[in-house]
Amino acid sequence: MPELPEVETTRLGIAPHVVGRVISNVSVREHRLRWPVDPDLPVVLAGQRVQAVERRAKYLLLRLDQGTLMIHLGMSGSLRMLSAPRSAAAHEHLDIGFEHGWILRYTDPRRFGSVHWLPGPQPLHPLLADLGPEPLGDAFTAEALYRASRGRRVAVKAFVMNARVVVGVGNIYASEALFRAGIAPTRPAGRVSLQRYRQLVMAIRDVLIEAIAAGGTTLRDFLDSGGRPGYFSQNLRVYGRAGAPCTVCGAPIRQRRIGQRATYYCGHCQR
DNA sequence: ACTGGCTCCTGAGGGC
DNA sequence: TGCCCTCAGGAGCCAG
Repeated sequence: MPELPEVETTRLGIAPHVVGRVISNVSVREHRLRWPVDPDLPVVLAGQRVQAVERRAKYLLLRLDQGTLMIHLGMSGSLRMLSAPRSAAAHEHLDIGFEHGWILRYTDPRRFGSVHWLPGPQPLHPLLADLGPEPLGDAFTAEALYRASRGRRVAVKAFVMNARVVVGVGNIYASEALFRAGIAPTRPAGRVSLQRYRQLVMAIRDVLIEAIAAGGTTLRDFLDSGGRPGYFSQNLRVYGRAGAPCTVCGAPIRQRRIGQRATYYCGHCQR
C-alpha cells in the first residue's frame, strides 16, 4: 500500500494527536510481523512521552523519552487514530493507548510491516544504516544520481527504486516520474545522461510533492490516519492504465515487468 | 560489486 | 457457487 507520500500523509495525520502525549498502555495481539515484535514492548513504552514523529525513507520514527519506536507499513499496513476504544477486527495487530484516551492502531493484513524499539538517543539501526538520500532533501541531486549510475546496467526504474540510491521511490511513483521525465524505464541506468537525470530528479520531487498534497494514492485500500482515502490516483498518468491512451500523444500505455514489478510507460514519449 | 530472483503473507479478481 | 491461478503500493536476503 504505502509509498512515501502515503507514509508522509500518515505522519502528518497522527503527529497532532500523539506529540506531547504520554503512552499509557500497549497491546500486541499479533507478534508475527516481518520481524517478531519485542514481547517487552508494552512494558518498555508505558509512561513514555512522544517528543516528535519523524520519517526516514518509509520508516515512521516516534521519538520517545527513552528511544525511538520505528514502524514500517510494508505493503498493506496502515495506522489509524481512534478517539475511544473499539474492539479489534482481523489484522489489527497492535494498539498504543495514550493517557488522553486516544489509541494509535496498527493494521497490516499481509504482515510485511514491522515495529522495532530502538533504545537510546540517536539509534542507527542496521535497517537505516545504508539508506540513500531523501528524495525531497538537498542531497538528492542529478549529479549524485549520475555519478552513482555510471557503469550500472540495471534498468533505470529498478535503479531509482533501490533504497541505497534514493529512498522512498516506490513502484507507482517510479513509473509516474519516468513518464514525466520522458525516460524509458528499461533504459540501463548507466546510459542516462546528466541532463536527463536532471529531468528525472525534478519529476520525482514533483510527483511526490503532488501526491502528498493530495493525501496519497488510494488504489485498493489506502486510508489515512483518519480513515480517509487519498486522491492522487486521479492524477496517475501511466500507472494502472495499460491500453489506455497516453495523456500526451494518445498511444496506448504499455505494461511489462521490470525486476518482478509491474511497470507502465508510453513507448512513444519515453526513450 | 552488481544483478536478478525469491521470499514473507492475505485478499481480490478473473477464468472456467 | 466454488476452485485455482495470478497479482498486489515493500524490501531484505541470497546465489551466481
